[in-house]
Amino acid sequence: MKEFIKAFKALSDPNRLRIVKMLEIRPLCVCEITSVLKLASSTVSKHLSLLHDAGLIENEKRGKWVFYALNHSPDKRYLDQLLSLLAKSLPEEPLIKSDAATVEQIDTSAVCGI
Amino acid sequence: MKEFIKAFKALSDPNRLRIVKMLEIRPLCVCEITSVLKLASSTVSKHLSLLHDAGLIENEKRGKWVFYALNHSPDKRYLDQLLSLLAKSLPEEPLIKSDAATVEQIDTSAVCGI
DNA sequence: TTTATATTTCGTCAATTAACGAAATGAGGA
DNA sequence: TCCTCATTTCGTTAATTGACGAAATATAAA
Repeated sequence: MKEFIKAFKALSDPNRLRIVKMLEIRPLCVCEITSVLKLASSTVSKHLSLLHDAGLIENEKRGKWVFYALNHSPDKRYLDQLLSLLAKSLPEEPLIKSDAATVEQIDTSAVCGI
Repeated sequence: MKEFIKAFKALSDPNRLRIVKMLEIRPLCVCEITSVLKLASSTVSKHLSLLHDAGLIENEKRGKWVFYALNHSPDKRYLDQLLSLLAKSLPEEPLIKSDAATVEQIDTSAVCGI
C-alpha cells in the first residue's frame, strides 16, 4: 500500500504532473525541464527523484546530462495504468498545452550550456 | 488541473484509500466506517468530505444516518478510470483484506446506536 | 590536474495536512 | 416542543511538503 500511495502522492503536485506530461513528448534532461518550469534546479531535482522513487520515470546519464523518461516497463501494473490514464488526461489544460509548445521549441544549446 | 490533482490527493492517504476499498463492497454509513478505521468520527468525516469534494464518492441521508457510496457516474472521465484502477488494485494488501472481513461482520445495531 | 557546468544533497522556512476533542448542527422520536 | 444521537464544523497541534540558496558531487573539456 505504501508504494501505491507513493505513486498517487507523486502525481498530486502540479509541477510533477507537468513534468510527466512533458516527458510524454520525449525524454528531457534536467536543465530542459528546469527551463520550462522556471523553478530552482534543486527543486526540479527533488521532484524528479520523487517521481523516480515512485517508479514512474527512469533516468539515464549521457555525458554531463541526466535524461529522464517515462518508465514504460514498470514492475507494478498500477504504474502502467496510471501512466496511460495520464496520457489520456488534461489534453485541453492550458498550462500543459503551453508547456508542450515550449518543449517543442527548446533551444538546447542555450538552455544546457551547449 | 486543480480538480484532477484533487482526486489524486484524495487517494494519497491510507485511510481514505481504505474507505474507498470498503465502499467497493457496499455503501456504508459514517459510524460503520468509523468503527472499522478506529479513528475519531470528526476525522472520518473530514476524510469523507475530501473524497466527496474530489467527486469520488456520493452520499445519501437515510433517517439519522448518512450513507456513503462510490460515485459510479462521475462527470469527469478520469474519476471513473481511477475508481476502476482502484477496484483492480491492492487485492492482496493485508489491511485492505482485513477491513473487508470486518465490513462483512459489522454488527450495525451495536455500531450505530440501533 | 584544474576548471566549468549539470545535477544532487542539505538546511531552512512557510504552507498544508492529518489527527484529536469540544462544540455546533440537524433530523427523528417522545 | 424537547431530547437524543449521528454527523459536521472549529480550533489546536505535530508532521509533511514545496520552495529556495548554498554547498557537495560528478563528468567533460582545457
